[in-house]
Parts: sequence; structure tokens; C-alpha cells
Amino acid sequence: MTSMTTGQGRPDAPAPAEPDRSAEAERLLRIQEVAAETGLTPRSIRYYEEVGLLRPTARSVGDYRLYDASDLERLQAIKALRDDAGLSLAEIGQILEDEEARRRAKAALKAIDDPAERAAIFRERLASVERLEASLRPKLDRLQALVADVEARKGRLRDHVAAAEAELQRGPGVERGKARS
Amino acid sequence: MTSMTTGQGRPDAPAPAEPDRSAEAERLLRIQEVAAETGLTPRSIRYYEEVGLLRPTARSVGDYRLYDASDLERLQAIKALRDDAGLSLAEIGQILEDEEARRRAKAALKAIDDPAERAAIFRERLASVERLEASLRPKLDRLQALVADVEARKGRLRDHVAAAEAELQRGPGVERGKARS
DNA sequence: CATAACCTTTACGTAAACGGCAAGGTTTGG
DNA sequence: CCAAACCTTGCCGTTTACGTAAAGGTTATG
Repeated sequence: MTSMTTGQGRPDAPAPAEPDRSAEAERLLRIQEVAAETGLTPRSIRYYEEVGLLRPTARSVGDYRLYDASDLERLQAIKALRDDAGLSLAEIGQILEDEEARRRAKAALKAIDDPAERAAIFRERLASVERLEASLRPKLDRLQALVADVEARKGRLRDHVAAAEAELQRGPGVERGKARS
Repeated sequence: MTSMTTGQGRPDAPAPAEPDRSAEAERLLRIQEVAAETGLTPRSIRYYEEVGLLRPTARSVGDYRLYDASDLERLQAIKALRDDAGLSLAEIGQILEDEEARRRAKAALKAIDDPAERAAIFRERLASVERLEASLRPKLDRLQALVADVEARKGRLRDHVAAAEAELQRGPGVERGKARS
């Protein structure tokens, strides 16, 4: 679920002659099923399409949107970036484009033999994930600090609760000593 | 900067007889200075007041908003919760109220001697920070997973870059072995 | 083949979080 | 005391990310 490698690149599949064969029965889902599975609403999914975050793999004869597994992944990635990282759809769009550029570069590598060119492609891919990291890391760090702070306070309060309950057990009448916080 | 203990509770100070004395020259800032210091806009600060997130410590004769250090802290906390944790102003409001309730409970403790009552107050405070933690922890965990994922990819790409550059150094003509990316 | 359940596009509505402007009062340096 | 810089309270506008309803095709099922 953390794969984040959610390709929107299907440059001509081997033509869907007969629907569903080749082992794993590639069922296509309609928008409501996708919504149920991702926890998004159909409206949101259509909206994401509207702003260019994903196109459904296919359309039915009657123009129903049809999604495959990779679309699912992509939507889950979008949701994660939105909810967990709190990014705007615009930022998410950038990230996904970057992601695709990396995928294309990776694919292109197979056809390239010149070592210098290969090195250049690797460096570019590296720079791209570093940009991605740069967009997430600060938030992570600060959130981590925030939570650590809360944790510390929780620990102190646990101690205080324990102490207070111990005092309760020992019976009252005992004057309490200084205790901060 | 991670204190997060930003009190909006000033129950009657010893009356500001002469402005500025008592060691640390408690200067009050006007909205623009506060904006500069917090990275917020004056508009946002007024808006936060409008929705009840903070009231300035004082007003000048001419009704200018005047903020003190604790207001600064509170605004920084708001900003952290908004930007890092990605919470809505409504959620932030809840959290700050909780925070204040804890502060009041803490203050009340000093006057209470009954151990049972003290224990109860501690338990309530504990429950409160646990709610706060519950609102932050899931995001942190998932963000962490996301970043770890990105990190891993970065590591792999670093290796590939290194390998490619090594190959460059060794000179061309060498057929490259299989390498999964 | 009828019909319920689902889908389509189009379009208007909304909540959140401000941005920006107008009209007018306040502070402060010179 | 006066002008520049800053502030106030409206109040309308905007962007983002959808919600919701309308009008009308599509699919699955008995």
C-alpha cells in the first residue's frame, strides 16, 4: 500500500481481444466500486479526472468509466498524498507527473547503451525523487516533533496518574510533596 | 518552538501600572509585526480571531490590536497545526480548547487536596492529550511510511548512479549485466 | 422487455480560508 | 501640527475541493 508507483502509462497493450484471460482476470471496475474500495466519492474521482490527475483505463460502450488495478493504486496514492501529507491537488499533480517521468526514463533505459547517457538518466531520476522527498520531509520532521512533544506530556501525565493512584491506595492524610506539571 | 503550551488564559495580571518594567520589557506588537514574525498575513490573523482561535492580549487606545509573547506562541502553534499536521481551523480550535482545559485543570490542582479528586483530574488531562495524540499519530505514521518508501527508492537510485559512473570511469565497451530498478 | 440501479454531462451551490479594497480613524517622526 | 504609515471594520471576491440536483442514456435482472 506504500508502493506509490502507480503508473498512468499504458502505451498500447496487446489489444483486449477477449476480455479476461491471461491468468488473473483483469476485471474493470465502475466508478462506484472504485469509490467503495478507495474511500473516495464518485464525485471526487470525477473531479480528479477533471483536473487531470487520472484518466480511467477505459470506457464502456455506453461511456461508463472503467478502472483497472493501476487506477486503483493511483487513486490510493492521491488519497494518501492528500490526507496524510496534506498536499493540494496541484502539488499532487506535479508529483505524479514527476513519477511518470521517472517511469518513462526507466523504460527508456532498456534501449540505451551509452553509459554516459544512462548515468545522466539515473541522475535525473535521482533528482526527481529528491524533489519529492524535499516536499515531504519537512512536514514529517515537524509533525514528528509535534507528536514527540505530545508523547512526552503523555508520559509525564501517566506518572502523575500513577502517583495519585498510589497515594489513593496508601490512604489519605499524607501531605503531598512538590510535583511539577 | 515545540512547546505547544500556548495559554490564552490571563486571569487578571497585577495591573499594568507603568508600561514596561519587571525585567523583560513586555513589548506588545501590532498586527503587522506579528505577521512578520509568524509568517502569517495580517488578514489571516484577523480571520483566526474572527473564528475564535485567539484574541489579542490588548487593544490600543485607538483600538489597534496588540499582541504579547504568548499570542505569538499561540499563532505559531496554529500555524504548525495547520501546515505540518494539515488540520482544519475547526480541529485546531478543538485542540486549543482542550489545551486550555488542561491548563485550567493544572492550575486548579494547586488548590485541591483530596487525592481522589486529584487523580480524577490527572486522568482527565491524560485522556485529553491522548485524544490529541490520536488526531496526530495516524498522519505521522502514514507520512512516515510514505517518506520511508521514497527514501528507499532514493537509495536504490544512488546505487545506480554510482554504478553508472563507475562504468563510465572504467571506460566503455563493457556489456552491462542485468540490473533491476 | 420493463424497470431498477447505475451511469453520463452540465450546471449551480457551498464551506473553508483567506485576498483585496474602500472609507475612515490612529500613531509617529519631523 | 501634519503627512506617511499603519490600523479599523465592513464587505465583496476568489480559489480549492468537492456536494447536489437535473435531465437523460446504459446495464443487469427477473
